Amino acid sequence: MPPLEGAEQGKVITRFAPNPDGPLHIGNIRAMLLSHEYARIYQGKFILRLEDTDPRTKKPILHIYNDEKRDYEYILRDLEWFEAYPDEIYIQSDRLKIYYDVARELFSKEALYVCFCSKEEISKKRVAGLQCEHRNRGIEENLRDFEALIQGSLIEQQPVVRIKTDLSHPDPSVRDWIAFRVIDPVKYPHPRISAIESYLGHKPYLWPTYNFASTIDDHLMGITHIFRAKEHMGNTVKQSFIYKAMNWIQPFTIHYGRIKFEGAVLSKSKIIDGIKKGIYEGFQDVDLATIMAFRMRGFLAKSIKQAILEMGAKPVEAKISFETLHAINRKIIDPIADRYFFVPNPVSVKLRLDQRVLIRRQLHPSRNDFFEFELSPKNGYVDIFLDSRDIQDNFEVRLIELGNFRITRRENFYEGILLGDQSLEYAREKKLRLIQWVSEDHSINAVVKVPSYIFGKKNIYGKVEDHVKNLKPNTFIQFVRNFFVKFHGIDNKDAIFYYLHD
RNA sequence: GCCUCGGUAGUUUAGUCCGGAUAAGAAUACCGGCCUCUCAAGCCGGGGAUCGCGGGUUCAAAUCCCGCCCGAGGCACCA
Repeated sequence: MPPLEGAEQGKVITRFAPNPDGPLHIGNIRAMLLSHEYARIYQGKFILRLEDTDPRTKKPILHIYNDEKRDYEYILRDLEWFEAYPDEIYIQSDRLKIYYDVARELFSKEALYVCFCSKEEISKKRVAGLQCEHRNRGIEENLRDFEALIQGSLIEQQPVVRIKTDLSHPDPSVRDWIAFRVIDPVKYPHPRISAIESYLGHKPYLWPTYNFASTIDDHLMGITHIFRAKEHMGNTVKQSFIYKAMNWIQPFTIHYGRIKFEGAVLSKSKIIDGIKKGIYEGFQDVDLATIMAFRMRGFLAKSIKQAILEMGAKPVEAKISFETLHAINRKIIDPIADRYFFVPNPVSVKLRLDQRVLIRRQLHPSRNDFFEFELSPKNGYVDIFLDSRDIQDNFEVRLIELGNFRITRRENFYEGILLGDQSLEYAREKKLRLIQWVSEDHSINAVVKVPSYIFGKKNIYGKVEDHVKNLKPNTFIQFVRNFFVKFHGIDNKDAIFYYLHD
């Protein structure tokens, strides 16, 4: 991690400020990881701030898990998964009075005004760089209207509170941007409305915009360094007008580019829509780029952290490298993941055997752990499954830890016959393919949930050795020659797995 | 259209502010070898970047200046 500009040991305060209108995803986790990491490096403070000031267009989601004890706990759980424990937690909807107070001060400095212009009117004026008649009203008049707005009067006129900036600023959106707007609490009730009402003494009508609330909080919370995506660059300019008016020092701001994600869905509206339509199983669906989904699939938090932190913080778009993420995760998982045989596209094959065979399967190539089971022929045959892609007609093959066979197509089945030489050396010499297999008696159905952008389908079906029934849920294993998976559990006698990576 | 930011191996990235220290370091991917009852991992070795293009300043430029090209973002009563 490169050093932080203007950072002093013990004095760095960073914040992660998501909108709790959905669970965290791989995109916003970057700000979180950078903020947390730098706070720890400099032994400073890391603050979590929930920015829920728009019940109209960004309706907050209060809970996702059904055992949450506090509001927006699902966000905190995502942070805790990364071991990013916040030193302080704030919710902006608890702080309306604070924003009102700062606003009163700004009114008295003649930096704010209540504006009754319609959207159309103001946009015309803005483009022309003209001011409206409300801009130069007196302090008392403005304050009187402001108090009325807080109480919910005057709202039918749809007024807003604007901050005086530079009417000739090249970016028109900077010109007298909106600090507060009225949101109808009946039409758009905030999910925390009762908590808000109880400290406010009435329903909330007047809500600060992001730029206002965020700036006030950044200052009041003593934030020294802000990490934000580069789409916020314009906001840094807008916010500078509050710092100037209040005579506050603006924190150092580091802008980074958006993370581009091939395949996985990141858009909150698409996610919520997809869940409603049943396209996704929930926020943890494997097709989504939510942290919940990554966790479900079995990625380790430290792998994601490393991959993202290695990208640095340049203000350009960065494609997250799946290759790198997989490689990092694989290095951690590989030594602990036991190997099991998994046969997708299973085709039944009858092995001609005249006596029982004890099979000893090594669980991991670098460890001497085994499990054993016995193959007992019935009517001279043992039924096994092979991957249809491994089967040709009339060919020799080494079935791993079983023996060398010649497989031949019969009228309505495949038959496997033991070769004279059963040695591994023979298989190596003849360059036989070493393939995995499962026996009918010692296997169960397996379902692997896999993101649809990997194989083009969401579920892979096959047969897996029934020894997996002994595994604890959330155990990492490798399907030999296929890919790594996370064992999720047994559902109705079928083993459920989540695809991780190859 | 206007404004802002970026462009270093296939990919991600260090170095750019304060020009020179091995004529560019790392990770991942790729190629070869060893090992292995996985075409993985591990170990050993290897190739790969005229630092977007053109010009200028300088004894010396990825680093400074100018022009161009390409990419991304912003231009909300969203965060």
